[in-house]
Amino acid sequence: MNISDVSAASGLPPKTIRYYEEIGLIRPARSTNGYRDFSEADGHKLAFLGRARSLGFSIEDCRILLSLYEDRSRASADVKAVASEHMNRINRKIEELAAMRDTLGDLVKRCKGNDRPDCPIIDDLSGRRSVANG
Amino acid sequence: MNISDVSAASGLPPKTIRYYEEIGLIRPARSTNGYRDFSEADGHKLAFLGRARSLGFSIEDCRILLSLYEDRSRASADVKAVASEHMNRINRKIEELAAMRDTLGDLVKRCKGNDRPDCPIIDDLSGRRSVANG
DNA sequence: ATAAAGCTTCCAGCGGCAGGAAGGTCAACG
DNA sequence: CGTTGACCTTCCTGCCGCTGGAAGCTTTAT
Repeated sequence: MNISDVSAASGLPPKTIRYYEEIGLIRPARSTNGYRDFSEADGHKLAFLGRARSLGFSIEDCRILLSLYEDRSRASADVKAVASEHMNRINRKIEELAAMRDTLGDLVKRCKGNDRPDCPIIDDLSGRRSVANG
Repeated sequence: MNISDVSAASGLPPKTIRYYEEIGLIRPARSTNGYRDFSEADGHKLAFLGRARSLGFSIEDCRILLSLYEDRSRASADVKAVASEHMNRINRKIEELAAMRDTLGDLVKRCKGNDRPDCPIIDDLSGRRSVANG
């Protein structure tokens, strides 16, 4: 399998696949012409990586998950630990973003959005903070 | 005002303040010894930037907001447009993260987390997807 | 006089790729 | 057999928004 084949199969761009090799996530064989020669197992790993990345796992998480994927004597507790920690990070991020959204939503709602210059958004950003309707 | 003074006043690290000058967000004066000499207005701009960044606005958004902040004949509609668009991006991001969290939460819940290798998380990532309790 | 603190510039690196240049290789067509 | 064009390779740069560190100046305190 050439890179474009495994790219189509995994959904990952060739650039990404080369990058994953560069950082040691995969180690595809080489043909005599120097082309990468991907095995089925490489394809599976790449699909695994694509899925893990789409769930927001970092590359370092992926490295761990991939090693657990390949370790037939793994403990599911180890997998669960990585996933749980990642989920906690996501939840923290969501809360952070939700707080921003709430503040922004309040400011946007209070801004008349007309051709006049007075604006609660600018007031807030410049430190002249006020409460809603205050 | 030296950089450490305005840093303490605005809460932004000196490195960040230098960076903001480098990309043209602020233009502090210079003393004869080459040190940056920050005015009150510079301090206000930096506080403004810090607050805008903490609400998740991109640097380019900040550039626009700063120009609106300084434009006394601005239309609040222009401010509102920037803020609304940013809020929409945040909401999309939240939905994206919430989808990840939901999937992860399901997988984590279904993983026994013991010393055995069988693991719904690994199964999902490797393409052997199954529905909850399936 | 000296040491410490604070300032300056410049360069490198983070994560996770993407874009592009320069060049080798391969399959198809005439 | 030559040529075109698609595909492959490596290498370098850039994105965002800083952060860390080196090397060298100035100022302040002792």
